[in-house]
Amino acid sequence: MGTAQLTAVPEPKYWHLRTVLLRAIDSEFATGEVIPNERDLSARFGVARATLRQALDQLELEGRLVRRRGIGTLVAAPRVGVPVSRREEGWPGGGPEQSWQTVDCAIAPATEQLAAALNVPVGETVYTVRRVRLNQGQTVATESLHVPDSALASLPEIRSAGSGADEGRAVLRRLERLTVDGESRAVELGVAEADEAALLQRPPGTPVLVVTTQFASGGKLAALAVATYRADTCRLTFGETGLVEVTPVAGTVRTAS
Amino acid sequence: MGTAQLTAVPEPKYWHLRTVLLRAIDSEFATGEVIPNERDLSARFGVARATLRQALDQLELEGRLVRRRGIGTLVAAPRVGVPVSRREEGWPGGGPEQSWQTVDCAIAPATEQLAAALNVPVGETVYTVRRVRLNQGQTVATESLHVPDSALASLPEIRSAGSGADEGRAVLRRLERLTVDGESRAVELGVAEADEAALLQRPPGTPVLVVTTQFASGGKLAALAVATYRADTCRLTFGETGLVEVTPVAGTVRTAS
DNA sequence: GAGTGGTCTAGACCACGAC
DNA sequence: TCGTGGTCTAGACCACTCC
Repeated sequence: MGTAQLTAVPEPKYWHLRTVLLRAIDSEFATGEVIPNERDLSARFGVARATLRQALDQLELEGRLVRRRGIGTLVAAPRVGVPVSRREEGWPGGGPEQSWQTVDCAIAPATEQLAAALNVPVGETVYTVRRVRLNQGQTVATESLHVPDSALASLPEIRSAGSGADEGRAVLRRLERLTVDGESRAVELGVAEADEAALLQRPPGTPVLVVTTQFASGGKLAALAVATYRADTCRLTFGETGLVEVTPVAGTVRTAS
Repeated sequence: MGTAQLTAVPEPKYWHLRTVLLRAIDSEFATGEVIPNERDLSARFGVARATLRQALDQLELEGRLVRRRGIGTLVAAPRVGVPVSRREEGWPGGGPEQSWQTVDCAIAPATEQLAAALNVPVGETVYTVRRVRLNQGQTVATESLHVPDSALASLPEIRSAGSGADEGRAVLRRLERLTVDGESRAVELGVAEADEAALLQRPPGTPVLVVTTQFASGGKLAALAVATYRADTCRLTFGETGLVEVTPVAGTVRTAS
């Protein structure tokens, strides 16, 4: 990484710095490598540390850098593609690989907000199963699956051991029996609250991709899943089966032009 | 908005501030209303302006605030749901409403990156149509649609007026004749580069949701679309038809628990 | 203890919009 | 001209990791 001075340009310094640093990490550093520390870099480029950090913030948001307190700033690995489209990926008992892991389960009457979202009366019993999604040993997402009691009514009861995670697994086993007619999803940007952040092993405020899924069964809403994926490491894929299987396009095409 | 002092807590000041401000804008301000300016707020809470700005940055990332230079900071409208799932939404000539608008078109031999992404030889002619997507009068996305010449070979030629936008429309009209077998999508977080930012009427570095779509026809890749949606104002929806149509869930369910 | 990123301060000046 | 948010500075101290 050179000692280039910043030229006078109309664009903000931090944005120009970002461009220079991006070029440097693309050409001079390998994945996982530690780049020079913030005090060094700010001195080299002749800017305040805060300004340099603004540039690093951008690159971290783009998933190109990872900062670890006490360690340094590393070049991030390319984002991993996480399938979220096919029914098997979200619905219990579907996929061959065990990507979801149950954490716990809460049973509570529906609040006003939750009742409206689930289309059930306020106060109806709702099971909320908390799960985390693992991908190559990494926690990439956490999810709250809300299931109203009425959706489970027609299904045989399954005795649980009573513990939170066991209770959750019992709910999921009952759901496996349910026929899902279809699902509807939405994706938006959010930030991780304290509890989610802890599960994702990230600080609060970490940007996440919030995936809201409505599962329908028998013409009515059977469950609502709100999943938060780490935006820094994940690329959500919505693949259809039976198509050309092209190598997943990295973000490279965007910057090519 | 009160004059509450910050209590001593283990969490960072800016994060606590965010929580306090979020509660305030939820309860005391209407959509589009201007909240007190940054110098006022920082004085009220007894923090430096930079710290207050860190809290506002978070809320802006969550789409709860909009900051306008020279004007002030406004409470943002709820995100609009933008359908991206159904084929009709992305493919030319599909949808009833004219949500896409052609900007221009470039014709150039495929670079190494683009050739790899399109699965064609390096140097093959590729049409790149630039479009913007309007939603309720607002530009919500910009897209580069890359079409290799070979995908158009079997289609009748359509004479264009030669201008950039006209040339682009001619390419799109030819594509309308093409049967699309299916599509495969990926969504990830990115930031707007200078040209995209200009089309989206936002400063460079604005967070965007990057939607990469591969269109297949006749068992091979026919086109590649890279669209960037404003992350602050958009919620991408991937709906299936013929399902229960529930009111779109706002982000409220996340914060309810 | 030394080195790293994370947080916070108290200022300054600039670019933009409204008047 | 004035008030707004946007950028930038030069420091300080803290929390964490490693040796």
